[in-house]
Amino acid sequence: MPELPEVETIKRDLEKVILNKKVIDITIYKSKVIKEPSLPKFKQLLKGATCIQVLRRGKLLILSFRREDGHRYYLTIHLRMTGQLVFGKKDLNSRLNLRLSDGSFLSYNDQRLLGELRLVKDWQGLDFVRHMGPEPLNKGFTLTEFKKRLDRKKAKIKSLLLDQSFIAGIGNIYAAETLFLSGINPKKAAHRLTNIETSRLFGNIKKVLRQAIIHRGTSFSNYRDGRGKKGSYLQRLFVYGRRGESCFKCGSKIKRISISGRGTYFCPRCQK
DNA sequence: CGGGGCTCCTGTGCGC
DNA sequence: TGCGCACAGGAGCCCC
Repeated sequence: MPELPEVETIKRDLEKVILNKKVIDITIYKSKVIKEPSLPKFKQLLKGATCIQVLRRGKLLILSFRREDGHRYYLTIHLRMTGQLVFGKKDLNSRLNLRLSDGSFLSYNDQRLLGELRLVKDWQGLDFVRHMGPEPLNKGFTLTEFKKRLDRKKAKIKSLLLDQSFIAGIGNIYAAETLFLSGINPKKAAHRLTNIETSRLFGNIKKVLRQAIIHRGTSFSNYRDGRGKKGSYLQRLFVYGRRGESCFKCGSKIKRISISGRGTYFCPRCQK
């Protein structure tokens, strides 16, 4: 479900409302979502801890907690396809509820139960994080570096954009949109991209992600922000989910093919 | 190295 | 109406 813009929106929403609040009580309805540590340990470590920071790396959301004994723990949340993290009232559909010191609740919802929560001392040491590629909106993500890494890859460009170890935070929607805006066929081998295509793609990745953050993300089905509301970038999609409909630029029919097992939408005329 | 298929889950929408 | 199938913002694994 959520890609970088959606997770960033949730991060910004939450840091306005949960900082300096203490976890009073934890109710777990589906223990499956907690990957580590064990249930009792998870509750014991989190209870009484104060949230002091909200972070994001790629699609991973990280809540930093300080315990009364001074120890720092990080609650990492990967929402996968249908995870939601909503602040407010108690949510009866949730998989986990945190009751906070002001009487409010932070609810983790997840229809498909594919999400993963961890409470760890070192979130940067998690394998998934250690192998993660650059943050596309950081200064360190440069065209030179991007091109150099693309040139080494023979994989289809669409597969590569979805590969979190190549670049962090892009998912199925924004991969489709950035390729459309750059006029690149999703099946094209990465190392065959021309200099022009590479620089267009580089620019569009930044542009699309920034715009999507401004519009608070894309709610195609399940995604909700930190307040439980939908994002509005859906209205700005050019190709994702538009199979059989007309291309907004040339009028051709949008096609859907499968790449890396994921639905891939593109305009056969605009993306050669 | 790259890619296809399958898995973890629940839910929705479609064609017959 | 009911059933079966395809598909869904993700990602790890095995196998070729």
